[in-house]
Amino acid sequence: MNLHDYATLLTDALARNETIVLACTCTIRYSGRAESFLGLGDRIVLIKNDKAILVHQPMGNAPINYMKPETTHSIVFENGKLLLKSKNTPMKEYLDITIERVHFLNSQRLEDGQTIIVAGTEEDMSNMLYNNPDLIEEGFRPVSQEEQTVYGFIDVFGTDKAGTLTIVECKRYCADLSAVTQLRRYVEKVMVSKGISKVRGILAAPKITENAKIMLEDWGFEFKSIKPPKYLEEFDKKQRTLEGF
Amino acid sequence: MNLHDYATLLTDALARNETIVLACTCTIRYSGRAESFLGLGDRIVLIKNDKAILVHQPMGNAPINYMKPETTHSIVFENGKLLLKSKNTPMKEYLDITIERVHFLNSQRLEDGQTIIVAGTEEDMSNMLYNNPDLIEEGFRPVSQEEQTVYGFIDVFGTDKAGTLTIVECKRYCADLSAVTQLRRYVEKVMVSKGISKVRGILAAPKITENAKIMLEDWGFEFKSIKPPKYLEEFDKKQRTLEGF
DNA sequence: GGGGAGAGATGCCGC
DNA sequence: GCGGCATTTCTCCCC
Repeated sequence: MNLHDYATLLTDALARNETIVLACTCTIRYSGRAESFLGLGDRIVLIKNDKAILVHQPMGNAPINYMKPETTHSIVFENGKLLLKSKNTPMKEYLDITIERVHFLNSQRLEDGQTIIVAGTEEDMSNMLYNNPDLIEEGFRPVSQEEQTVYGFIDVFGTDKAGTLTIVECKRYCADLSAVTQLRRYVEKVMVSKGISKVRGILAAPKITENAKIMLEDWGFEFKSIKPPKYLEEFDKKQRTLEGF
Repeated sequence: MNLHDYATLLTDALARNETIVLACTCTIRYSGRAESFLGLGDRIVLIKNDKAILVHQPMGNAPINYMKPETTHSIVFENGKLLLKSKNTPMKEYLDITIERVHFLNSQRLEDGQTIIVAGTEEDMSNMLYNNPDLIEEGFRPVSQEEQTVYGFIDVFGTDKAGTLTIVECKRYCADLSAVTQLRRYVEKVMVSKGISKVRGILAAPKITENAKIMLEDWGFEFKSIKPPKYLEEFDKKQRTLEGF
């Protein structure tokens, strides 16, 4: 099969909105939000039902080039090479793949209506704290979640045992400097908008970097070590325990 | 070809460190930094030379599940189904793909030693400002790039016409609230460490959000509209112009 | 569509 | 490995 035949196959597959997988030797040029060029090498090109395109090198996690869904693709045979020209006009983005050799091509209709279920997110953590406020400290009473301010959204907002307004910012990972500045922004905003001088700030995360800890304490805020809940993990443990009997 | 045959092909391909592309109907369970479950549907599974694994649904930009390079994969035939078990022990991550049907499978040795060249990054922007300080303002004299502080790295650091210390933070995209807090952090740090009360802060970006603008001005900082350079684009324009003659 | 913030963010570089 | 930070970040949600 020559490049000309592949051009026909690709054009037909695109017309039928099939999922296309192509392994080829190519060079790639991208122009849009940035500019990039990638010299000759072997890559996997994936064009999805929704016309999203991804290019993967044989190593590494992330795609080396890509374009969003709703991109238009056209196939041109030029100077003995196959040109896959992808264009996203609204975003002013262009991707040109110059294909010298096709290693394999597969296209077919794939169906998948499933949506992934994820547990252990920051939102799960925020819910857990809202429903189990003692995890923050005894006497903490949450008032609202996702409280909106001009300077941002507050994860959990409430009062402590003494009635002092308290802002809790959750991070599912190790809290860093930007987590502290985020909390600081919320606390300052609430102090100004409510006209009060005493507002507590608590950063809830599994751990915190050393510099973030220093900055947190400089600002009179507190750190509370809390892990995000992993519901599916808990579910699995129960399942396994039950299976054991 | 039945699932048993595919099991053999997959095992062999893994042993040979080939790049594997598999289209299949499957369910997926992930456990690691979080937990996830994805019900039965058609997906593309990609296992790379370096043992990174990516799972793509037929639509959407991002992989629905993935694991980093250096993951170990094993194939098990169980209850009439094919189980692809991926494990990253150091990271305590697990991915189980239960395959009910294989639509196609391809594996082969792909070679690619190329590294992508990208232009238009924040670093390019920082370099441009360092080499063309008048873009910031007349009389600005840069002293260093990537100046290190305990609270972070300063993009461009210098003095203005009046000799006042000036910190420039670059953003290649629309500057937001966190860009302002980042600049604020640097300015405060420099004021404390150098023991001076007057330090200018300039945010250089193509544009800025309305709230970020307000916060910036509240803090006495300035915004300078500057676009990141796209060298390849410029190169292309020259090429095209030359070709025109 | 803009703005704000999370993500299983990822990846890079520096210490 | 940790830390700080950019990313063609992407994606979601809300106004």
